Amino acid sequence: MARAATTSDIFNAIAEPRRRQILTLLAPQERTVGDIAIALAIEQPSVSKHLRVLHSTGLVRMRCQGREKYYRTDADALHPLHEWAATFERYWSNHLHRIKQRAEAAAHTAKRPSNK
Amino acid sequence: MARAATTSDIFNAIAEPRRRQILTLLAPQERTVGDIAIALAIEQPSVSKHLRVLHSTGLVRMRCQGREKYYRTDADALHPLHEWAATFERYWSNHLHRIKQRAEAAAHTAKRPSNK
DNA sequence: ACAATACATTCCCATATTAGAATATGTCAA
DNA sequence: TTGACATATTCTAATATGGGAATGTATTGT
Repeated sequence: MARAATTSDIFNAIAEPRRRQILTLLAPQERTVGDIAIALAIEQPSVSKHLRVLHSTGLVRMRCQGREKYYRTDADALHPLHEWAATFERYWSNHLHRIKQRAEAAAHTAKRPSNK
Repeated sequence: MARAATTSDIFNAIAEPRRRQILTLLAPQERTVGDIAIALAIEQPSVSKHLRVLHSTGLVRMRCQGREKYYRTDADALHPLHEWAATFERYWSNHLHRIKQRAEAAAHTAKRPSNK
């Protein structure tokens, strides 16, 4: 069996550096395909192909206006990725995070002191 | 050109569902290869191959003990992924996150009131 | 209608992949 | 030493890929 299709899930979709660039570029504002190609110095057909993958996984949205198409990142679609990564936060060695974690645990305990 | 090598970066490494499973399994505790194979119902050679990718990207660490090898997730290696995903937090539509964001911005402003 | 513009798609190709089977390597135990 | 056990590697086959070039399609302007 080969690798899973990029269109199957966001983890595969963001495995490609170009696509991560595109997502970053399209997060704050929508852009046309041509704009993206110029901004990232990628051939237009290549941009279209990456956008296809991103669109099929719901990572970008598209709006037609005449012969131009405006794409924009749908950041909500990255939520699952963020959550998956967050499940490992508790195992980070970084002290600040461990402190934050303890503080949150303490706050949680304080809220239900008799919950043995 | 084909897709980038899985060994090149963590984004490619975690694109494979099996490897995400392994990372999740090995986050709280180390396990031997055989344990992993049984726990996830994967053939042993397959586990070894996935571990090779994970190890080469620094996502797991290995400890030899006799003929057994204990692997464990190195959660710190997932930090870059978490950070990348976090850059999109400000674009989430979720209200709770937006509120938190505004609160943090306000706190930041309060700390330096004259910093025009 | 026709040319120009903006995107999308198709074809080809070199390459990286995953699973499975078989095999190799290394370590322990009798 | 020899066999059993734990893991790693090699080989094969099927498949998905991304870039480049060429082409298709839709929309605009004259």
